[in-house]
Amino acid sequence: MLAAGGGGAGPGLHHALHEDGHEAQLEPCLRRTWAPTDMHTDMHTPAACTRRARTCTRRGRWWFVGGRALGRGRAQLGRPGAVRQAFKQRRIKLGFTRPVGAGAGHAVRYVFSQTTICRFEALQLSFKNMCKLKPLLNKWLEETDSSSGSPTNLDKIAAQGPSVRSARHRGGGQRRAREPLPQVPQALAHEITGLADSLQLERR
DNA sequence: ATGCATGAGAT
DNA sequence: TCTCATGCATA
Repeated sequence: MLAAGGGGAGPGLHHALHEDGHEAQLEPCLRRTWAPTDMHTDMHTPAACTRRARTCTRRGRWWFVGGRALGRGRAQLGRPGAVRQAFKQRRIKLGFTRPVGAGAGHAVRYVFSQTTICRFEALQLSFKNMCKLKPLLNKWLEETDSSSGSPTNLDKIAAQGPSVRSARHRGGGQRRAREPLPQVPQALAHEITGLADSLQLERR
């Protein structure tokens, strides 16, 4: 997968990958490591970026994501918002609320953390990152599809545990582990969902 | 929901 | 060394 403005290259044309595999150019100004307000400062010089690498990166994400700056890349992604919408609905339907399941619990957890899910749902990801996540979460959608998404299937997903990366993360870190989060039993989740449906309310 | 930290990969 | 994706901790 090719980066849209990734790498250490200076400003210039950046590319995005079509879903069918061929490249297309994005606007020259699309450099994710710049915040809009920095465009007229020295922020974009390598030295400045070194000093503020983290800030640049973080800010860049919001800028890129936030928006409109995504430009043609958004179109190439094929409306990530649609996937997000479907994903969110499914997650809620399955009883994985953000505050409770954090991590939506456990089904979603096998791919990404609550943080990542949250950012995905808020479309706060870079184009490249969105390219990567969208198919994965789409897959999750398929796997949890009501036709094939039996509890067995969900259990299987949950049983896979956290991603490799997150495991590595916890292993080497100096941070203390978090308290395990409470799970919503499948049966209860379904009951709640049923109630919500019968009341014609959206489950949250 | 978001600030900050960290490890991995790219350059 | 730089950039990025991602997770933990917490407001």
